[in-house]
Amino acid sequence: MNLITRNTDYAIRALCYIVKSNKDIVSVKELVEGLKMPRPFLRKVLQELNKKGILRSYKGKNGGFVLATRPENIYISKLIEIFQGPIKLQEHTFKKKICPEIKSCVLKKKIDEVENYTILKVNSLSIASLLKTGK
Amino acid sequence: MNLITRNTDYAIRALCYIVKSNKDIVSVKELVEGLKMPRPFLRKVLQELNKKGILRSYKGKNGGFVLATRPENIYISKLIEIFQGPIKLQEHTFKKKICPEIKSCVLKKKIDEVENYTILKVNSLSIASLLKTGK
DNA sequence: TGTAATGATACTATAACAGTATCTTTATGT
DNA sequence: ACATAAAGATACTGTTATAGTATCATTACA
Ligand code: FES
Ligand code: FES
Repeated sequence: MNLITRNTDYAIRALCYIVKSNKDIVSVKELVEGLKMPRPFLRKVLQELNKKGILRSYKGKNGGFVLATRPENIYISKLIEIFQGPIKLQEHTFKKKICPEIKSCVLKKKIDEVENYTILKVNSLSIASLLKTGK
Repeated sequence: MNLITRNTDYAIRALCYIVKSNKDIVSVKELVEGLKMPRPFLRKVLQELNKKGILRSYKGKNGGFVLATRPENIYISKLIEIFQGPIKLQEHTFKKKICPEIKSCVLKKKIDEVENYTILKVNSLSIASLLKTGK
């Protein structure tokens, strides 16, 4: 099981790269060279970040991407939500009720606790905080 | 994302059923009727539990399954391990190192914390403890 | 107006998960 | 003995999420 899928991971690393680069604008070309990712996949990821207002894109020659949100305000939780949807660790709440006593079920409660803990953790992490300790 | 997959879930509920039934031996037929699960899938699950020493099976007419381990000693963590392998929430440790600074990476550390918390939770739950509060 | 960039979108590949189908083996009741 | 009802073993199929590719349209600069 993977808490963070490939596209979210690429997003995180691309954003970190853009911040660290200290450039006015960063193109996909540069990102691919710097981060060794498959170009078309990364492009899709960046386009999504643009749509969601995390990045701002510029088309045409010398185009590329610029941060549209300050690194302190880009939370990992937000990125996960964009690429993977809301964090949830169990399905049986809305799928067919496979558990006989869904309200009192201890197992469900425990998993809810894990879920809350997970959300807490990813909420406490921003792109900025990743870079701070990374250097 | 699902912390507990269908086969693990079926295993949990089948084991609970067997304990609650208070019978000498329980057949797949009865389990299917009581729990409304697809018979061939449940059979596969039970066979696995037999192989792993959680259940003991009896072949032939009037055959079926019996608990081979006391409910207090059947941990959810064990069942997860049997059907889903060891609990891990990130892959990038052994897959190609996509993170530039894997040792100092804050993200990895946080996910490790979530992982440990998760393991703690499922280690604290046994079939017996599920039934205690379930009644 | 050519070119180098992104936007949009449809397609393909892979793997994990979920479930089925079929045949073999074993024990039991008659 | 033997029909029958159980589990064992194993191979196959369907479905979904993830990962990645391919193509064409649009835009802006020089
Ligand atoms: S709510 Fe699903 S097992 Fe209890
Ligand atoms: S170790 Fe994978 S993102 Fe840091």
